[in-house]
Amino acid sequence: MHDQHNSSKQRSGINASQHQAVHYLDGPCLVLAGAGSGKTTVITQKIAYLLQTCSYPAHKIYAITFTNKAAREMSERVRKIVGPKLLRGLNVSTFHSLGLRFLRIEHAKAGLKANFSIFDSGDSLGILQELLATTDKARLRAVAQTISLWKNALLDPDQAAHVVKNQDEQQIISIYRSYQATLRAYQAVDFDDLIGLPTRLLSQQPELRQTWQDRVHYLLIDEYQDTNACQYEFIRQLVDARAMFTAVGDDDQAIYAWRGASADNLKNLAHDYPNLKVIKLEQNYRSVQSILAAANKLIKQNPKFFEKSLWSELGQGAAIAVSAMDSDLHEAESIAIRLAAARFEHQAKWSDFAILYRSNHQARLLEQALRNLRIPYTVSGGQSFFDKTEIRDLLAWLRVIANPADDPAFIRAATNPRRGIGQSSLQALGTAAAHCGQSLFATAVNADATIIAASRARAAVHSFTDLIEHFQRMAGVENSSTDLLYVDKSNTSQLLDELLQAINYEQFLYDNLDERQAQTRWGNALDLFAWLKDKATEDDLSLLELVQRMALINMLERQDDAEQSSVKLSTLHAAKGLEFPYVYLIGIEEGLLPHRGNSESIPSCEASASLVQEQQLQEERRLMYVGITRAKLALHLSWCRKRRRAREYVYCEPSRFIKEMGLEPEPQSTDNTSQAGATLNRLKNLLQKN
DNA sequence: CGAAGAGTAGTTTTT
DNA sequence: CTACTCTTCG
Repeated sequence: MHDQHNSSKQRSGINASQHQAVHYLDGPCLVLAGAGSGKTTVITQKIAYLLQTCSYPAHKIYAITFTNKAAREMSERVRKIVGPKLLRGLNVSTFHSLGLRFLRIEHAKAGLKANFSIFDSGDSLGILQELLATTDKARLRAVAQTISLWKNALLDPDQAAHVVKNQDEQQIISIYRSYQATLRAYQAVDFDDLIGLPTRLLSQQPELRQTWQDRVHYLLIDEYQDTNACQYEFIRQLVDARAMFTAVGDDDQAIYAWRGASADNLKNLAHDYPNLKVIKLEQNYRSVQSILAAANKLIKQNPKFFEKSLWSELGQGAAIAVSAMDSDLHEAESIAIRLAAARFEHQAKWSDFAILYRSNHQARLLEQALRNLRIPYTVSGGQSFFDKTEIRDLLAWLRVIANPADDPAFIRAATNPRRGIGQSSLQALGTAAAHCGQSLFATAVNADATIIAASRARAAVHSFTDLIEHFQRMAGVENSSTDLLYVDKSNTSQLLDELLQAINYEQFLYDNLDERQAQTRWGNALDLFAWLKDKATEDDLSLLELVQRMALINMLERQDDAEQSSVKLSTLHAAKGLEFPYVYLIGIEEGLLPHRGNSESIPSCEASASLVQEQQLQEERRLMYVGITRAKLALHLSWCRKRRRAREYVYCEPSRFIKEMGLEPEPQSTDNTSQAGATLNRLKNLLQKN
């Protein structure tokens, strides 16, 4: 109906199924897109189609991705098709940023002031540490995860109380309650609330739902298999009965069950929308057949709801190489050398190569080995920019200026850099604040000798609050008990400069750390502030908007220039959606790649425990599948006979996945390897001379 | 209050 | 091995 006058305009690179997915607008649409089958093409082409041919206004189209990077790439690709004019106003964002935008508009309905803070996982852990009165990190993380899973299942503490399985969870319920109360007292939300609160509001308030449904005329969702119950409901509330949406996903690439995602949402979609149109994309445009065949064999071991078989026209390709290594150290060195040799042999770029692994700490040895050979690399995944101490320190200052009720930010800012405020002062403030139900900041401003006896400490506290108040005035904060008003957006940039001066952070770093560390940290700090100032002037943002946005943005985005010519090191999770001509998949061992979780099986139900184990194994298999399907031309697998764990060597066995792919864990002939070893050594010498 | 030192525990994946 | 914590001393 829509496409009759447009077929001539179609670009040649789109196949029949893709064409169908792009043009289907008669109702809800689910695209089951196998790895490398061009799912991003479908989404971007569909947005372009809506804009160009169907004359949808850009601001009524919403596209949701899981990462900021994916969002940026998507709008970039759309821009290339339709140009900047039609793109203006298009909403491409992550679930979390969309939730944030929602809350910035509807904060009052959620019982929040405009200046609410966003807590990252570190802040949440800190609160739990207080509530549980323990420093046991494993315990804290377990509790945090349990609460997070409840939130992602849209269960408030009362509802969660109905589903608790044991006494331990019973205790966590009460922690959950206090945790929520604490967040509210701090005027803060955590990552989960960013989606949970909007979803609750939408389902409880019909007129609000109407308002938002009028805004969202067409919705597109990427990586649909990774949505959790809460996100599913959020989408449902936004699209309602009109159901104009396209979801794109692949159940074989569902790798986020551990954070509440459920590929069942693919099935649920068919149930909730009986007129759902399901379109499969089965032609793979990425990998040669040797790689695809192995991937298909592996994933066939998993039960599936939607049968799907990938094929490609890209030729057989080289056989997949499997290497057994003596140790993890040997593996890292060997991979680095092989990689350098392969680059030489194929006259390829460094950026054509990726080394993928299950867990972050595996990157350490690799980095060392690559550095030794002067091979440029970038690490993705791993520690996020915002987990770095220096960044958290500085953001704490901005947070406490924007939201004085943010106690964790207050504590962090007050003690970093050191300024004469220590444990005992904070303790005194804490008890006083708890006593009269005020924030630490409010208590500190009014602190007299009855609260803090030592006059030196009291002076330190007041000089700190004076400083904060100075910047609050500068930011245009009208500090009253009602909503804070942020009038002044013009001098955000100046404020940032002055702040950095006033707290003397550079000095602090060089005083406390060795030269090298201080240098990198100060570099990070400058990067952060340069970025902040950029954003502030470019988008005309107030300090508040800036701070809230920061919590969600990953700074590693703007490293494109460095990535142009470097080998990519990445966890399997972070590699999803990427592709490389040459891929090294390392550490393919029992216990590491099918990762053995510390299965704290509850003795009461053995049957369900083994069911859980089976599901975990299937997820690991999908993870392996994701890794394999990143490779276009060649794939190299390796595993280690022994691996250093803590301070002892642990003996390892090759992963069952290798056999499931129809490959031999041990290389066939030994003389072959020793010969290769000699060649590699020569190459190594050559490389080190360069 | 905070710096320097000794000791100890730790390893899944992330918005 | 290292990153972080707790202790002790100035």
